Amino acid sequence: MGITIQEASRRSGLSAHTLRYYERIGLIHEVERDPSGHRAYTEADLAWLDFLTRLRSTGMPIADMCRYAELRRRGPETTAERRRILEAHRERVRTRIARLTEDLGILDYKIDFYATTEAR
Amino acid sequence: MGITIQEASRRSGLSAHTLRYYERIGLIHEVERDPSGHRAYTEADLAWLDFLTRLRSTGMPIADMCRYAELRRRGPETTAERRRILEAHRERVRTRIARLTEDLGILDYKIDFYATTEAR
DNA sequence: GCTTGACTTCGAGCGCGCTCTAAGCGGCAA
DNA sequence: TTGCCGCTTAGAGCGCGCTCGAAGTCAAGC
Repeated sequence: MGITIQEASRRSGLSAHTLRYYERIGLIHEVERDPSGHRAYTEADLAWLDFLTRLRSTGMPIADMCRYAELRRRGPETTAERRRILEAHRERVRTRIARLTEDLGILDYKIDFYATTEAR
Repeated sequence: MGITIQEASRRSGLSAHTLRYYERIGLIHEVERDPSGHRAYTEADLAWLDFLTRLRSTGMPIADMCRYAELRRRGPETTAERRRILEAHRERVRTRIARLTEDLGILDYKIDFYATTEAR
């Protein structure tokens, strides 16, 4: 028996609404149904959802994720392109981390300044 | 003589529209005007805008930035509270970087996997 | 004097990523 | 049987952060 949408929601951290939305826009294939028409997720679905949430949390736009998902559905002959997409994305994430780290330094500086100002 | 909005835009990386918007919502005080009513920014304004863009790029919501800006206008007796806001924000940024770094590892793993799959 | 162009205000509009609603169905417990 | 709950669909609505548009003013150049 499959995993209910509530359980999938709990384990993925995505709301049931969002899970249906992701399916509607093709981020995830059409999920299996139980006899009464309710969605029945598999462990593989959850693994894919987990990967999707990582792409999202690293700032990949939904449209790009859709493109990636579409390539994945097309099968193994698209692995090179998928790899290129991930490589480009990785580069953006690295840039992002670098920028955040720099800004963190500014925050440290500012906080120190306040601390010493207060101490005076 | 002051800095025009176009020049402020170029130097801050924010559009002229966004500069006016930031002023409208109180992120920046009412900017000085030249005799014909055009905005004339100062170097201090630009420094503040630069700090604002760092708060934004590190993910602080506009509403929180407004609160911070308001405290700043209220003067030196609000430094302790401003420091606390920045400290809390710094913590979120650190968490953010940690999460991004973790996700970067997943990307590396996935890319390696594609690379070895293609090589076979 | 007239055009041009950059500025002004302020409200409307937009793109993204959800998030919710309305209306309906299926299954179970009392 | 009735009530209830959670699921279903498709489309509408929302919050955020801009972004744009319309209508008007002003200064400079021809």
